Amino acid sequence: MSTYHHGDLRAALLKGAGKALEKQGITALSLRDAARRAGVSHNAPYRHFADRDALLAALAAEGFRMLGEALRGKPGRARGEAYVRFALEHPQRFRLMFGGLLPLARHPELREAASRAYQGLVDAWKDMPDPQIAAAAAWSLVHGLAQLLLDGHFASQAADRDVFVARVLGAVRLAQRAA
Amino acid sequence: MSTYHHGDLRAALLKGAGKALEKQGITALSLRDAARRAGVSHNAPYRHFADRDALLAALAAEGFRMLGEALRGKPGRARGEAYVRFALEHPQRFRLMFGGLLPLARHPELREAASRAYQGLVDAWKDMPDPQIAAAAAWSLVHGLAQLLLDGHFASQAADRDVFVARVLGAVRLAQRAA
DNA sequence: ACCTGAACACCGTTCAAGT
DNA sequence: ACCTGAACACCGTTCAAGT
Repeated sequence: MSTYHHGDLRAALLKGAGKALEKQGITALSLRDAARRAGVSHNAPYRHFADRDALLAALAAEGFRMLGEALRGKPGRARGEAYVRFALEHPQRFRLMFGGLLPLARHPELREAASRAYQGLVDAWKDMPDPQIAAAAAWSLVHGLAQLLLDGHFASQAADRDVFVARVLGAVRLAQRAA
Repeated sequence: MSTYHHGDLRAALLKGAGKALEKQGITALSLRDAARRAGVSHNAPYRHFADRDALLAALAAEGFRMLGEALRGKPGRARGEAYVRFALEHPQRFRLMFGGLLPLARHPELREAASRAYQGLVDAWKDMPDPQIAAAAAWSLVHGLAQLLLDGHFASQAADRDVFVARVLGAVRLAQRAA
């Protein structure tokens, strides 16, 4: 037993990889680096993750749980602002979650975590005549805003980000009845 | 002169890389592969691109020009639908453009192409009291919708994608005056 | 079960050399 | 100027072997 470095190598790998992710970005995130951070051979991670994608998917699923947590209980526009804040506070995690490197179809754990986070959004619109559509519109708006802010497309206009976000979200009304 | 394979190696590299991009995705896109497709040594591309990122940036800039072209002249909601269609027709190109692998700050050519595409959107809202905010909201909405559709987050609801897109876009109204 | 080192086929990038 | 082959330091992944 003393030859085993970790009681929970899987958790140690995720922690190290999470650090590497935010510091260096997705591209620089390697299995070998995660193994190094955990103090094991470059091959040990394969006991816990089938391949590099499986590690990325686990990190992304963590991200969806973090996002769901950040949104929980927030009403109306505050929820949208919390969504944007999450993206800006965890830029690389957000990109990993939505960068399309991990097709949901191939990662059931990820699909599960994502739809759980999304469910909170749907519930908030359940009194509308068309809650699915309203929720999709609301999610699209805040997601697009977060992504474009992150990429710097609104840099020139967003001297004060919080004000800019509030104004954009405030400019939109969801119709009572879809066209 | 006969030892030179191409009158325009740069164009040949971009073309080959564009093909590899849509077929294999961003991760699989390598300078060495692009060189192979163009029939030159793995080192020749460095005469035209400083590094791999420069090639990616050139492909992304091409993408922004394609997007601007796809939106040109489209009125109102048709523009939003064209935006979503572009993303679905060129998924990997779209991800490259917005995946954050290429910070606009580090790639002026890219920033230029992007803001040119965005300008068309701003112009469409110039009669609103707050055109910058309205344009940002409209872009956020269609961008988020495109991205989430691409990722498969609306898969269960989007049996008929065109109808779904029309309903989501139709559910939103831009207020005459920002809050 | 869990971990290891060696090996294979890939990368991006640099360098010295050829025309 | 443009292109080449050799070399270096990285990868992901597989394999046979150790405890």
